[in-house]
Amino acid sequence: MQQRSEETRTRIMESSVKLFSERGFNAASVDDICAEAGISKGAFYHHFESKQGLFLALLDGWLKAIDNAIEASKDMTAPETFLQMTEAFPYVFETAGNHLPMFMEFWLQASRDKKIWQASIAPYRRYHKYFTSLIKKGVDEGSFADVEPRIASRLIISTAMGLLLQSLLDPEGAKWEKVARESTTMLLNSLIEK
Amino acid sequence: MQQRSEETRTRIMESSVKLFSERGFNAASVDDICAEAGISKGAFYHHFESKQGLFLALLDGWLKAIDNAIEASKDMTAPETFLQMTEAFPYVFETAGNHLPMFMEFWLQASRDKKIWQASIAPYRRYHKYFTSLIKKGVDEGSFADVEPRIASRLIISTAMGLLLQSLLDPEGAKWEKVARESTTMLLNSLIEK
DNA sequence: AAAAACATACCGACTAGTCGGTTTATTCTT
DNA sequence: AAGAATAAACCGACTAGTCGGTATGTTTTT
Repeated sequence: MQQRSEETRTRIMESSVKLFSERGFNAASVDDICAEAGISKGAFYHHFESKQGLFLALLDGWLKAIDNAIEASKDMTAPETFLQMTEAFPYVFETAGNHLPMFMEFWLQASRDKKIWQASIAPYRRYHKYFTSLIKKGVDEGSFADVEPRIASRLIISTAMGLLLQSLLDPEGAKWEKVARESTTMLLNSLIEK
Repeated sequence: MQQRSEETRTRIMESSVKLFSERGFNAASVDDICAEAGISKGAFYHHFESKQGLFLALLDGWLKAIDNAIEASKDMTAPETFLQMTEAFPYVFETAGNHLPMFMEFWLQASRDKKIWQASIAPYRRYHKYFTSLIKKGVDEGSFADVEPRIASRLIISTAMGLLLQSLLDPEGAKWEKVARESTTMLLNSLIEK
């Protein structure tokens, strides 16, 4: 049966997500991950060729999840899509918030490691394109003011990233959900045609 | 003579900034830093109690530089201050850009290490307060629309951080200076009273 | 029985930090 | 001013431990 094999693989991935989030990519050792997963090092290296390979596998899963979410919002109008995103904030701040340190470490690796960079830059550019076309759609629909879509796209991504980052550094410093919601409102106000 | 002592200390700090930026805090070993600075390990630990202590010393210097910049813009009006910031973009993207990976790693350390967190959270909150009062001043002056200063402050900081981050991940992906300038314009447009 | 899945023991490279001792500069004594 | 005493700065071999990864042996599945 390959039931067990799959379960082992899953447990390695789940344990690594937990430990990467808690301690970071470097600080979470392979031994730690194995212990957390309750498996041996042999099993680990049977399923993944390296620690970095494991991370790349994790990344792949997250990207697919995002792609699915994007796919699901394909038929909405531009403002509807943004509104839906706003509603996802609580979930994002809870879930992504915990994983953010891991993403940041990954980000750093990406800026220095060719292999990881290539694995992350392509989807990043894809998302930028997606936002750009979303805004362009909004402009064409007449629901958005005549802004430069590529710039506005960067601005929106920046805001999201920056808010997440601030919430990571100072979780108790503000009601981040509320800040995110109102920031989005401000941003949309500057976007929406009046 | 304490001439030599001071020079040694300076060289350790400069070398560490270089290596922390290039390789990251963890990957840049104390041995590496010593080699780069052309000094011995003994000298290193004579000047700094630990690798983390060195980092804290670096942080201290940066914060003082920022405080000075803030102090220097004390007598300007709110829009003037923002305008001045916009003009500083090329410098920021060039200088801070090189050091950004290091700042990010620092950020990560801060989110996990109590000592570093305490050293960074206070100034961070101070800067947030500064921006908040700056915007409040703008609102009171009548040059800004009636926005919530605390929210707008977070929004502005978010944008700056997010843009810097994106430029780090994808340096060739856009003319970041231009994006930053136009994003600021968009942001200010949503801020300025019409 | 063959192959896949897993466990255990091990390796070499590397790390932050220490410590006994040396060099260099300053102060005190004569 | 010369030399002795002291202090600060510095050196680099060394410790004790960690890490990613591998080699080899055992169990489970097909």
